[in-house]
Amino acid sequence: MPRHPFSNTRQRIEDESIKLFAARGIAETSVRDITRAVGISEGALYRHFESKDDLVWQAFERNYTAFATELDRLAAQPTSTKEKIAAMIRGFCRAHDENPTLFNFLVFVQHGQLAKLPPDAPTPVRVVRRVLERAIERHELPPQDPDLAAAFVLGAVLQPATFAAYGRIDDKLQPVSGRLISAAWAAVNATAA
Amino acid sequence: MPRHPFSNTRQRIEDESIKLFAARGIAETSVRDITRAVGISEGALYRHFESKDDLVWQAFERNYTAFATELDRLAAQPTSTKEKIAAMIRGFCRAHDENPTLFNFLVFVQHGQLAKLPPDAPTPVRVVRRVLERAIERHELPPQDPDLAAAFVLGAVLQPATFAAYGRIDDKLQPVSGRLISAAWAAVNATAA
Amino acid sequence: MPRHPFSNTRQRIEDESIKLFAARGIAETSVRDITRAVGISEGALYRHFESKDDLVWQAFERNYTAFATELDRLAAQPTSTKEKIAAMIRGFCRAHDENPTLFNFLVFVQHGQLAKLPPDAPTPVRVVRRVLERAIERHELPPQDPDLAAAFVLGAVLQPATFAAYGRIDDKLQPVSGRLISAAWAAVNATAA
Amino acid sequence: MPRHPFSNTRQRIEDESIKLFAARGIAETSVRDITRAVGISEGALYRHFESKDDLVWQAFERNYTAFATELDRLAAQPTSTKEKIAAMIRGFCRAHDENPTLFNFLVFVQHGQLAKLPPDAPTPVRVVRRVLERAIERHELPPQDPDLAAAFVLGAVLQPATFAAYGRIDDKLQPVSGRLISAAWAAVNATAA
DNA sequence: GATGAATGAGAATTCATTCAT
DNA sequence: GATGAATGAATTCTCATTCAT
Repeated sequence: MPRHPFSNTRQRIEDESIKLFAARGIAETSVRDITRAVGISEGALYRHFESKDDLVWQAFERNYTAFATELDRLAAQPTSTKEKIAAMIRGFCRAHDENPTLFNFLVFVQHGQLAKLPPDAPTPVRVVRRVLERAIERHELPPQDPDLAAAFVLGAVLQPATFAAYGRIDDKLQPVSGRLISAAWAAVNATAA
Repeated sequence: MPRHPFSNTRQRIEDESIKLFAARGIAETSVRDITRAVGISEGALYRHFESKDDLVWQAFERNYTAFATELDRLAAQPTSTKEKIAAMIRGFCRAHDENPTLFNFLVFVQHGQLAKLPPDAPTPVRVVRRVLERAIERHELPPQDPDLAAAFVLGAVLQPATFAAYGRIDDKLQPVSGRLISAAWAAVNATAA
Repeated sequence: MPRHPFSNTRQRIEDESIKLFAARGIAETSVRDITRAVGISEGALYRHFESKDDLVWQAFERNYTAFATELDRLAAQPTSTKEKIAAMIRGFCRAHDENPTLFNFLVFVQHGQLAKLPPDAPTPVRVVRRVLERAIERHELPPQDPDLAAAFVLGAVLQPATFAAYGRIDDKLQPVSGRLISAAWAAVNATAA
Repeated sequence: MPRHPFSNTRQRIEDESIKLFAARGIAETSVRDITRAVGISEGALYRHFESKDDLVWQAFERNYTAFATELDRLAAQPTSTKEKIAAMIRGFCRAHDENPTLFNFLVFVQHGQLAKLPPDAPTPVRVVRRVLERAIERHELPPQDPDLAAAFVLGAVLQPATFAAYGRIDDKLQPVSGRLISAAWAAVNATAA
């Protein structure tokens, strides 16, 4: 196996792991599966990661935090609440469409990794919740539980993402991002029946 | 440990399995874990289920179909689209609150079981989709992709269920069912931005 | 041939066992296989046999001894050595054709049962050997090792039986018994090259 | 226990397996028995063989084919039919005496492996049958069923091998190969009574 | 950095046998 | 006599991890 002096083996392990984890689940993917997909020996993986758990964590943490940070950045720019929500939803859609495998791993597959994050780590959920909480405080949205409001916004994008994963809708979300935004916005502006 | 009690060992295995599957995941739960929770030997499980796979399937299929059928029944009674959607969401909330463990297992944990259902089996997703599809055909809802509309309704109830599982909101959904209904109704009535 | 005139369960167990043992082997046949073939519960078998080993032994011993005794009877009647050998080979062929399953079980499948026979028990091998030994003593056959001579006679009938079991020759041996006799007779009368 | 010695673990597994299979049977030999005999852990076996079935097959196939090929080579050299038969029988005897354990495994123990051979694979039975068939066609032997003739030749060597395994005759067959040859030759030249 | 045989714990499953009913 | 759930040991096999080379 020829190698470049700047070995990208570590990254390839992470990439293949995410693919396999997203396709089959973490517990259902063995170290052997991963190393075979990468084309290295089993022992070699431990040169780059302390353990399978460590690999799962590394594959999760950096990408998850990067995504949350990007969302935060997107939410910070617009001034209106509606535009903030729209920007975040577009951020979700772009992340999904650029790498659905990574998106699904981060959002749906990561079993138990969330609990390992430090309590103050930035997460997509917290970013969304924060925006809504402030909008409610400032009466830019009707008074309501900010967590429930966050659930509506996330539901309006994550449930379509699930449907896309199952082939129930088209696998690109960006073309329908406008519809997701209008649904989310309507949901958080509705008042209890 | 009684040998021939009135207790239904099979049901106890199913119940404990669902608890453990919901708490840790299917792959992360061993037959040993299950039989220890039930208080029987490992071999005894195979008197009631052919394999672990069979156990997972049995625990899933009957409950899933029963839930879908109940939803169908609930959706059939009201005449207006809004009331049909409201009835389904209340059905989700009641199912969740009565047995959150079972609900989470059926909706979030069942890895790969969905694919084993016959293609025409009733499922909650299909029930919701059918109601929306008909409403769109009859112009009781704005013209839109019925799958996406179904995603909004499901997102408005499943994302809160997820939040409840994580302790982010109260673990009872029935008290907020009115809010879930108004959010879902608003989402499917909104038009693209 | 029922043992207890009021129940033939025991015999049915033995019959089905022999079928299964001959078809798959003893170790490859479980008590469950047997009881299912008979149509009784697993526990019921132990009402008739102390253990699986006991069942194997009972299925073997009585039939094996009966066959050996019958062979002995057949060999006792004729006066000439050639006719004794012929009678024994015809006995082998008749036993084979009447119940090939039992024949194969007794001769080829019974793993380790032979060793449990008392050292002086009548066996087909001993019957054949005895006839040949006496014939050699009486110079009715060329001088030779009686064991090797017995091997030739047995080989001339058991190897065809093996071929019949594999479908390599017709499954009835009686039509070719004349040929088997002539081969065996020629073999024991040949002198070393 | 050495980790990376020059010793060929794979071969040691195969050798010990054959010994145990020949002594007790395949089903009666556990993977544990084998690995203990070799002095490795159970898991280590699966680095060399995919499964116990695979191990049985590998232990059987190569040796069986090699033996059949050697027999074929031996039968090809002499010109007369009698010498061809003699050469094959001497080949059987040499194979038996060199490694009786392997011989018994290949000929008597291999349960079900024969069926896995490709339909055109060389086998000892086919080699013998072919020689006899041609001899009969060329009138170098009396007209007769070539399969039955093959059974007589094989019976004249395999039944003595069985007797040797049971201690009924000496455990070396080569000293009596002349007698086996004369018996086989006489058997295939005899005519039906 | 890389290899891959080896480990040891544990997974799912089978099976002969027992025993309360 | 018969049942079948239950047992506990054993079986095949998997897997994360280690380590001599």
